[in-house]
Amino acid sequence: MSPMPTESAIAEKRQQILQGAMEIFLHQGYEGTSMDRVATAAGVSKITIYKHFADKEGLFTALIEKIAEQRFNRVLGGISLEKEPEEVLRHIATQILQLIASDEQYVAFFRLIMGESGRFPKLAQLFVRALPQRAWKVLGNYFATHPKLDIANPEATARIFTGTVISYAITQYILHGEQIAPMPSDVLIENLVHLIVNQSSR
Amino acid sequence: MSPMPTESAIAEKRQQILQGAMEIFLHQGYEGTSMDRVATAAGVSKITIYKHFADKEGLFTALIEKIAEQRFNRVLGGISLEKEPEEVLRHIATQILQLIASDEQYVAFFRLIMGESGRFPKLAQLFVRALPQRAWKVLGNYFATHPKLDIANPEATARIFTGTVISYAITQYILHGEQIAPMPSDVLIENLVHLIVNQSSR
DNA sequence: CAATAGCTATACTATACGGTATAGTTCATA
DNA sequence: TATGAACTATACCGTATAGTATAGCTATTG
Repeated sequence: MSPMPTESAIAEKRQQILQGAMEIFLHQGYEGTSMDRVATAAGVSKITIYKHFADKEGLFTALIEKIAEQRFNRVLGGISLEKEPEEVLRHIATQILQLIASDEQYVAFFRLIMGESGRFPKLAQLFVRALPQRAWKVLGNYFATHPKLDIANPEATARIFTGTVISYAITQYILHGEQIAPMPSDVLIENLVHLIVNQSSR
Repeated sequence: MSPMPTESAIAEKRQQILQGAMEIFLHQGYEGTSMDRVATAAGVSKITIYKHFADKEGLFTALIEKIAEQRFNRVLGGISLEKEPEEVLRHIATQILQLIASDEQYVAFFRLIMGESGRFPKLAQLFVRALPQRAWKVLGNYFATHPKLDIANPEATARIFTGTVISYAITQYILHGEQIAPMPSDVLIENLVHLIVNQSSR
């Protein structure tokens, strides 16, 4: 009968294609990526790509979905909220910035999502749900419930915290502002944490 | 002798080309833009573009330089720092967000700069100098010198303020987060301003 | 071993690209 | 009025693109 290859074998080919696609799309953008280069990078025949994905757009969409899912787990995955608020917040901010600064693919992914957000609004929203929105929820809940904190508006404060950190990463690492507008990350973090923890209760 | 066209006539053609280039580059990206479409949009023969600009990259560079220069003057141009700090800061934040929310070209420009910052790092830095860096200086100076404010680190606080505002604009308008993660801008601004103005002096 | 799903290699189609060449047009100036 | 710089329209070159067609290879399964 049908010599069915194991399902996992099919899934592996799919992952292999996505791995090759990532190398090219991340650094060349959507329009700058050719399916031939993806095929070569993946070590796969071009026609095999079209067996697994409908077209270039389908491959791109699947790639972004995969990255958005897997990348987030590293950011808030192993965060502990046990210690003093000051230390918890400092640790989260430091963690995020170190992750971005040390991972060129992370930076490339941000560039891609922002640059293509006009033509792929759905993917941009997928990204918002996968990363910032989850961070806002975790932080907002932390701000709202921690007994030592007296935060007027936890949700807004969560946006201020993450917004400050992400904007710093954008100007310094994505837009290459490190050399022309330097500012040590720990100085920024220290001031941000102090501002939130010592918030006067109106 | 030489029937020299007025210099302004040459400059006008140049502006006409840049105007056409803007329509296409802003919405199609660098790789997605063809010189034929630019020529059509500008109402100009393709060869005329190559008389004014060396190549596609030269045209793109000139376009970004022009936009970076002219766009900034609107943001901090007519800001008055006379009233109470609370009102000044609220006004600045509101102004920035309204400008971005109401101007689709502004959003497209952000997308373009971010998306191409990997391949055009110089242009990204030009943008950093033209916009965020100027804002940091103006705000940092304001925080440092205003008698009613007691800000521990004016530069870091300036980054917190602008970072919060810009990140909000990015998630809401650039990444289409408005529908999926709503938050009224004035709620965020009110909390941000309160946090900075009522900063406890350690 | 024989059947077959999934693969590779290669060539192909139709279109589009960046950039140039050519020939002719417009129009202010001397 | 004649000169010449700057323009337009159009065709062209070489290359690259998304996607398909064809023919043959590989390895699992009954």
